Amino acid sequence: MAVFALVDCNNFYAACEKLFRPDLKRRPIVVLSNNDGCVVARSPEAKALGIRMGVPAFQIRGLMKQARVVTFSSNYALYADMSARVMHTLESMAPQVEVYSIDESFLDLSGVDFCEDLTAFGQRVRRVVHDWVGLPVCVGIASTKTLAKLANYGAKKYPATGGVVDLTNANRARRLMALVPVDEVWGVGPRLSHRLGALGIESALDLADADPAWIRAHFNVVLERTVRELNGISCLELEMATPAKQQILCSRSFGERVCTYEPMRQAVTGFMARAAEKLRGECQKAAALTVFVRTNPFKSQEPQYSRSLSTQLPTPTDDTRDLIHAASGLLRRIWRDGYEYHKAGVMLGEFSSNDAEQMGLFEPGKDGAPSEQRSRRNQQLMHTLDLINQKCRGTLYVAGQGQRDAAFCMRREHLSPAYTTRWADLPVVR
DNA sequence: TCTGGGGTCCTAGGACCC
DNA sequence: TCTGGGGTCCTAGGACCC
Repeated sequence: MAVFALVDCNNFYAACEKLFRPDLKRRPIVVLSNNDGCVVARSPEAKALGIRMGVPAFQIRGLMKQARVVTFSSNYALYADMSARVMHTLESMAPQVEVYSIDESFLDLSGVDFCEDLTAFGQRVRRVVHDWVGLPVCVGIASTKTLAKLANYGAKKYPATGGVVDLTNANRARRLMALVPVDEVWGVGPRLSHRLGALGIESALDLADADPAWIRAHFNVVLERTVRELNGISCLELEMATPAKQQILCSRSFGERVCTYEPMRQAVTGFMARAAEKLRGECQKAAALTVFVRTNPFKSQEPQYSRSLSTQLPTPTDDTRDLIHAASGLLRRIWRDGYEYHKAGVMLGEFSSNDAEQMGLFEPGKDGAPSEQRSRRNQQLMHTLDLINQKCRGTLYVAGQGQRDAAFCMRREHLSPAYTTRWADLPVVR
C-alpha cells in the first residue's frame, strides 16, 4: 500500500515573522497581501480575535488597534528562504518529496511503516523541523494524497493529536471524515460545496459514500477522483519533477491609481521585463502574449473599464526587448483616457523549449551568418542581464520601466528586514 | 483612502475536417 | 418532407489550489 504524508507549516508567514521577533511571542500578528491589502496569515492569537483569512485590512482597522495587533507586509524573500530550509530538512528524512507549495510538501512513506511506526515518524519530522529551522509543522499520513490532506486538517484542528494524524486505518479515516465539513476536502471549493450541500452531501464522509459514477455524471471527473481518493484508492501520484510551466503571469494592483498613459506604460514594461526573466529561468520561449488593464471593480460608482488583448509573436522569443515592444503595441491599443486604473498585467504562453525552435517562413535562414551572430549576441546579453540581477535584484533594468519609487509601486508599509538574505539585515543577538 | 498574485485543469460549444 | 457520423482543435469561462 502506498503511504503519503502531508507536512504543512502552521501559519507559515506569521511563524516566519515571529521567529525573528521573539519579543512578539504571545502577541497577535497578521501578514498582509501585496499592497497591504488583505490578511493572508494570522498567528493563533490573531485567529482567536476572530480575524478571518482574506479580510481587507481596512475593514478591521479598529479591532487591530484596540487589540494591539502587529502588522507585517508580505516579505517573500524571507518566506522563500525559510521554505527552502524546511524542504531541505524534509528531503533528508524521506526518500521522495514533492514540494507542493511554499509551505507544504507531500512525502512518499511507502515502506517506512516496516521500520518505524508512522505516528512516531510524524513526531520525529515535527521535532527535527522545529530544532533545525525553528518552525512548527503538522503531519497528516494516509494512503492517498486527499486523505493525507484531511489528516493534516485533523492534526491542526485537534491539539490532542499532538500535530500528527495517521489515517492509514480505514475506520479511523471514516470517523474523522464524519466530523469534517465537505468544503474542507481538497478540491472542493465554495461553489461545489454549495451544490453538494443542496444534494444532502455535507460532510467529507457523505462525499466518500457517494457513487463515483453518479458524481462523474453530475459533476466532473475531478470530483470523481476525489471520491475514490477519500476511499483510499490512490489516483494522484507524487509529482517529483516540477512540470514545465504553461503560462507566466505578472500583474499588480497599483499603490496609487494610474490615470495617465506614461506611468501605465512604465508599469507594463516592468511586468514584461519580470515575466521575460521568469521565462528565461524556465529555459523557454513564448509565442503568445497578453496585456490587460482594469479599473477598481470595488468602486462600482466610478466608471469601469477592463480590457485585455493578445497577440502571436512571429517567432517564439525570450528577449526582453522583443517582448516589451510587443506589449507596448498591445497597451496602446487597449488604453483609454479618462479612467482611474487600478491593476494591469502581462501573460506569456505557448512555450517552446530553447532547443526546438521553429523559424518563421519568411525570416532569413539560420545559415545567414549575420543573423545567427546577432541572435547569439542577444542571447548573451539577456544571460548577462539575468546573472547581474540574480546577484542583486533590480541592478539593471530597461529605461522604459521608470524609477523604482514611481507612484504605481506597491505599498509595503510594514515590511520586515531581509533577515536571512541580506548581510546588512542579519539579526543581532546582544 | 484602503479589497493579492500566480497558477492548473476541465468542460462546453463552435468551427472545421472527411 | 426528408438533411450523417465521427472526429479534432481551439477558445472562453468556470472552478479549484495556495
